[in-house]
Order: sequence, then structure tokens, then C-alpha cells
Amino acid sequence: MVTVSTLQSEKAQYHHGDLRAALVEAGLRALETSDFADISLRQLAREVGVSATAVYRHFPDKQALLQALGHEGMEMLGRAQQAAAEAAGPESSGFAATGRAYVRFALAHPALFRLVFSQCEEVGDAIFGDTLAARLLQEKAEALTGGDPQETQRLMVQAWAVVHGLAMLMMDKQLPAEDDLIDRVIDPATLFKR
Amino acid sequence: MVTVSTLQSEKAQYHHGDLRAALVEAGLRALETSDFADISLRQLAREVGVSATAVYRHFPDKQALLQALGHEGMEMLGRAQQAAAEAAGPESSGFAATGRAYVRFALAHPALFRLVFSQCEEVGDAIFGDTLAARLLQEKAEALTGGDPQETQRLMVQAWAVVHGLAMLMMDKQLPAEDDLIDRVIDPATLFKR
DNA sequence: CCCTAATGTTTATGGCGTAAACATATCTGG
DNA sequence: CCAGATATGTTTACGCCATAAACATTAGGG
Repeated sequence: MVTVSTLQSEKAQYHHGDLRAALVEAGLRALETSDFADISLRQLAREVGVSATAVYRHFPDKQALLQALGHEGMEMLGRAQQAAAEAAGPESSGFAATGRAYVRFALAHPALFRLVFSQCEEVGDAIFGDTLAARLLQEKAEALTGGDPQETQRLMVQAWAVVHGLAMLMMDKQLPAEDDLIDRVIDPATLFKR
Repeated sequence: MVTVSTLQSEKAQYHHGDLRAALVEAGLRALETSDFADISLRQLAREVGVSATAVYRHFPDKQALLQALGHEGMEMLGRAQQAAAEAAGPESSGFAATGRAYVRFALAHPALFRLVFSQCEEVGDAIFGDTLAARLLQEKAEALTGGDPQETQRLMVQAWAVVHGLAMLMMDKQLPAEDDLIDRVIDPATLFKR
């Protein structure tokens, strides 16, 4: 329990050290137990031990803080996808593993997942941009369509929509959040066989 | 412009007539232009011309008002599905028409659509319960699986997930909200051929 | 080494949800 | 027909929130 930038005692210091990072960290922690609609700047400030308005030295407004949290979440999701793709190896079914990782991430961090999609308009680009998961999916789709770009795009959108919809419906308790249902819905043998 | 329960002049009356219905109506109107996180009881009360706390004679709290709005939205969505199913006729492709109607409803009333799924846990039951759309979908799914109930359920969940995910991703600007993309993704010739 | 910019704090404003006490209209039974 | 009782609104009040403005402290570069 030591402050970041100095070796002084733990006595209250006027300057925090790295308030911005501390606020983001506190925000991510809050999102593990609260919906993002219930996050308050004052509460985060309190948790970090700083006055309510100190936040505004690092973020122009609440929206900007939420955006930073969303960006953080987006990178976490991207890393989860990447890790799943790597763990699955380069076989063609690796794509399904990334789909399952997508849904599991949403169920493990629902508030953060929702925040990501309500704050960032480029999640797809970030996740599908130039990642292993993206290459797996595109490879699979192209193999099935013989290279037709229109059809390839359709397959990729369908795949994304299925996992995103499944994640949403499970988070919203429209479907039971059960692993075997996830596995059955994202089974590449049925989802991509045609 | 006449009050509901009396024929008196339009002068301010102590009693409103049907405040509950007026609040729901105002709420639905507000949801056409604002996200549901931004609607306030005080604003709705103002619009209806009543004191801020009058709301509490008809709803225990804000959550209850939102729930009522969600219920209303759920029925609107159900009617849209039913209408689409009827308009498409009983051919097997009628199912696709209900899917397109689902996505178009979401894009036409995004705040209401989101509210429905954040307030009601039984949307699927309400929409898929005993409607024409539900019968079309189940028929189609059973025809493809030869009656296997497990497989039928999987197909139905996949179908719901695709349209729900597509709606969400388009609302969140992750995908362009274009009609021809909707049509291509929900084409029964590709979505259900296997 | 001082002074300037960066970073925090205090104070203030207006909006919000909601509880409590009070006011008025409608309904219901004698 | 009329007196409560009940339903429905209003006023007032409280504590929380986001945010703006003015002020305080500190760190770091000429």
C-alpha cells in the first residue's frame, strides 16, 4: 500500500499520483457489480479518496470517463478473443472457440460488455481488424463461399450476429445462460454447414 | 382536446382523468426521441401538466413506470411480428418476414426495444408463445430437423439470436442499418439451408 | 529559484427520485 | 341527499447527482 510516485508516508497528499488510472481502475471494479447506468463520478471519487470534482481534471465529463472504460473493455474483449483463438490452435474449428469466448466474456462481465457497445462504434473493427480470430473466421467463411466476397461478408455478419444475439439474450435472461446451450448454438458443424 | 371523464371546460382541474394512461403515453412518446436512461419522472409529469409527485399515485417508483412502458413495447413488438407473419402468408418463407419485422421494429424504436429487453424477462414467451410467427418458425425448424426436439430448439435459438444480434449491432452502429444487409442476413435460403 | 502550469479542493447551482404531510374531488352507504 | 372514507393531486423537504467557478497546492522547467 504505497503511493505511486513517491516514497513518502501514506499521509494524505495533495496530489494523487495517477488519478486518471485510479479512476479507470475503480470504474472497472464498479462495473463488476453494478450496471453502468448506476456508476457515479462522486462514488468513484470517494473510492479513490479524492474530492468529487477532481475527476474533471482528467475527464471533461462523465461520458468521457465511460468512454475510457468502454475502450478498456474493448481491449479486454479483444484479448479474450485472441487468447481463445490461440488456445484452439489453427484448426478450422478455432473459430467456434472464439465465438464461445465472446459469449462467455459477455456473461462474465455483463455491465462492461454493455458499456463497450454503448460507447464504442468501432468494436468490430477492433476485434475483427487484424486478429487471429478474424483470420480464422474469414478463412472459414471464404472456404464455404468459394471466395465470393458478398457471400463471405454475409457469413461473417451472420456469425457475429449469432454470438452477439446469444450473449444479449442470455444477459437479459431471455435464454438460460448455460454452457451447453452456448456450445450447441455455436457448433460449427451446424452453424456453418451448408 | 377534451378531458376524458368530464365535459367541463379545459380549465385546470384538480383531477386529471386518466393520469396513468397519460403518463404511459408521454413515456412512449419520449422514447421515440430519447434513450430510456434519459427519461425523468419529473419531465413526464411536466408534459402531462401535473405535479412531480403525482406519478406516485399510479406507480410505486420509476422502475414500475419503466416496466409498464416495457410491457407496452413488448405488445407492440408482438403485434408487428404477427402483422408481418400474416402479410407474408403461410408459405415457408413467412418466417423470414417476421425476422425482418423484428429488426425493423428495433431500428424504428430503438429506445423502446432496449427498454423491453431490460425490463421484461419473458419477451420470448410473449412473442413466440402462441403466435403465427412462432408457428411458422417452429414448422420450418421441425421440417429441417425431422422432428428432433433438441435440434429444433437449437435452430430456433439460432434464428432468434441472429435477428436479435443483427438488431443490436445495427442499433449500436457496429453494422450499417441498411435494408439489403438485413435481407441478405435473414435470407431463409441461406440461414436455414443445411 | 521562482513562476507557471498541472492538479486538487471548496463552494454553488439546478435537476433528479422519492418520502411525508396536506388538499380536493369522487364514491358509497346511511 | 349528504357525510365520511377513499382516491387522487399538491407542497415541501431531503439527499444524491453532474457540473461550473473560484481558490489552493504542488511539481517542474526557464
